[in-house]
Amino acid sequence: MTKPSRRSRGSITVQDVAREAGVSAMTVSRVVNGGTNVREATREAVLAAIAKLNYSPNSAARSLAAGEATQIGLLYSNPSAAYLSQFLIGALAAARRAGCHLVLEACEGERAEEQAEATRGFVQTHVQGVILPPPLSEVTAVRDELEAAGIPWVSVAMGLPPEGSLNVRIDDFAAACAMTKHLLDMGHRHIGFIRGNPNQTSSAERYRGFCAAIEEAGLDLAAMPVEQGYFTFRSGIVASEALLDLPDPPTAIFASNDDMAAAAVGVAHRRGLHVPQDLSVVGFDDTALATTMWPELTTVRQPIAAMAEAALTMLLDELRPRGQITEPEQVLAHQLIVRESCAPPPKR
Amino acid sequence: MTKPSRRSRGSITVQDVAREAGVSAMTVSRVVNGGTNVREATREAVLAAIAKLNYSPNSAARSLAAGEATQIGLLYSNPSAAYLSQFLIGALAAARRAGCHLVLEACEGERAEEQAEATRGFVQTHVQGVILPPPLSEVTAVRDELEAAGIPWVSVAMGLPPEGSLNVRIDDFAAACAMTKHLLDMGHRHIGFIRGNPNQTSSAERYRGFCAAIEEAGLDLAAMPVEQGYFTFRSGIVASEALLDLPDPPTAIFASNDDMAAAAVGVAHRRGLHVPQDLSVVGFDDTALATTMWPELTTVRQPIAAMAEAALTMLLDELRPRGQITEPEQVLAHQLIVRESCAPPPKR
DNA sequence: CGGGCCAGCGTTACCGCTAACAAATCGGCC
DNA sequence: GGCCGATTTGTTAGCGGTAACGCTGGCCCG
Repeated sequence: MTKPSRRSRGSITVQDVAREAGVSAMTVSRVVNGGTNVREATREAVLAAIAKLNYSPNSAARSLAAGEATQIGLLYSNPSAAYLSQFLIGALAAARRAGCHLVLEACEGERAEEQAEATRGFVQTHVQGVILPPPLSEVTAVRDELEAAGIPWVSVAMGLPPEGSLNVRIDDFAAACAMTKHLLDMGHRHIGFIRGNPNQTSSAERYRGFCAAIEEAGLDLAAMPVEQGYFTFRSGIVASEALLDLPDPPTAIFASNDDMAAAAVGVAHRRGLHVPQDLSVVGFDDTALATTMWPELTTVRQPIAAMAEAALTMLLDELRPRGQITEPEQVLAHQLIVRESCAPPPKR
Repeated sequence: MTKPSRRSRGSITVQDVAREAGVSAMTVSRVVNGGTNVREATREAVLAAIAKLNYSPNSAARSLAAGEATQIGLLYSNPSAAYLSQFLIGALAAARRAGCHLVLEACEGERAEEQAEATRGFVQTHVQGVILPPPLSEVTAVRDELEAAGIPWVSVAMGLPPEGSLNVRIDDFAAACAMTKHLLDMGHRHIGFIRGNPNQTSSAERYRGFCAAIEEAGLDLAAMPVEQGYFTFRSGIVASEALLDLPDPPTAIFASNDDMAAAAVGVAHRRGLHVPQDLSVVGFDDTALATTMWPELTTVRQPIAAMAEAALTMLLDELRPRGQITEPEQVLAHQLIVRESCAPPPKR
């Protein structure tokens, strides 16, 4: 009398699949994973059994048996909420595939000590690797702490990552260059630029891209007014006011992110300038803000979710050496999104 | 010669703690969990050992052994990104504590068939429970599908949930009532209201709250102009234009969410009206948008992350009967956030 | 004073899967 | 045909934790 073990959960296991396919559990495991050294006929039989039983492996058991990393940290400060949600979506998708948990930790403070403190939270909870989205990818307090604890990390969306570090990014330089060319193509010859926060290397890269496009067009870079911003809406207001207060204001403003671009549009409206008829404004990032304003913003889209996925995958490859060596650096494709905030300059 | 098993990961296990505390592994487990039937002295010894060794339980092993639910689905459509990120933060925190995975699935379409399709994705991946943030909490196609598969779900932020269903929410009625009173206290007697999408019961609740406050103040409800909106920025533009086009436009606009309030501010600016001097505008939700606009928005904050945590916890209590019966319904506290978009009405 | 009961703790046997090793199978070549 | 190495498959022993049950000793009741 083989009464079913009272603890059995009734779910389909490798054993069931193995029996169905007429092989051993180990072979099923091999097929499900890499699948090395399994005869084609066998593999097909196993796959058929899997499909028939609608088997899906138990990730808890898998990571327990394989002794794999299961806790990946994600330290976030306050990038725009839109960025974070996209990022989490991508990271969660990858985490689920890999069967690992995402451990979030907020890092609100600006001071190095607070940042180090938040990082130590990870060390104590035995996180095996950490993902650093911007702007934390550039904070040395965080990185030093991880380094000291021997925890590998991957930085996301740095403008210019240091050699040899794990990182995923887009080409900020090329993107800014393309955006500038778009403005030039529309006929703008007098473009104001609002720089991003200097604590992030992407700010410098975006500005470099702007400069390169201007110079390539044979224009005088010195004639282009530049204001310092800090990626916040408020800083965008100040910078835009400064640009529009100039005796000869620009016909277009290129803000280094969407928040500051939105600020520029707001300032223009307050002054009775119509966007884009009187002033063109473009941003960078394509956050949700870009479409919850009026007119909708021409901007550059980063594949945020894909970057998060790539970051997690890269980190796991590092933690679970499976033979294949992945590139320590990945540059994903950006995309120029043309909307309504941008038009040819007004005729004089 | 007890060479350490070559597979040991070197991490601290219950066994280590048990040895340190001079008890058995099972006792450690009991202390770590509920802790029933353990003598106080023993518990303290175990806790001391845990602290000394900095032990943290392996969640993979735990859920494997306990046979607990490990995959919780979260079906999202496109609420504001700000909402989603807060929601995910809360859900992830709870998921980690419980040692379960969050499985995201996007549900973009509006058609019932698409929604059912997305839901079926969950059924196939053996998700044990589902969380439905707004607006999906109200979509019958989704709920029917889950019902059919026998998967429990919890709906979040419905205005008026059906009796007996698992749900977490705030009191939309009371919040809208409080917000309206705030406007009345400032001296407004002519307030325009922009309703939310009728496919969500919270829209009706918010409107009910508005009405209740107006009537309680002894004002004539019929004199308050009301426009239909759909929670989108664009619908807010249309509604605001209509309100401000009235021969006797209101001195304040209460929009049923922040996106529409932002639209109202945008429209006012276009017309040369200053906010809040000429027109007060208030919103609902306190999304990131509320502070990335100018002036910053007076609004109602929902404890989004806390609601997500509560939802997941509730679902797990349902799935892992631990004796204690949790309330199938939880109403969390909202908060009136007063910022700069609101002032006494202009003197005539 | 013996037996039943229960709090408190230990023992055993797994949960579902996979690393490591052992065994079996298959060609290829002398 | 038989031997050898490479490939394919099976077997065993856990990964770290917990459910179920067994054992102990004190307490109460008859």
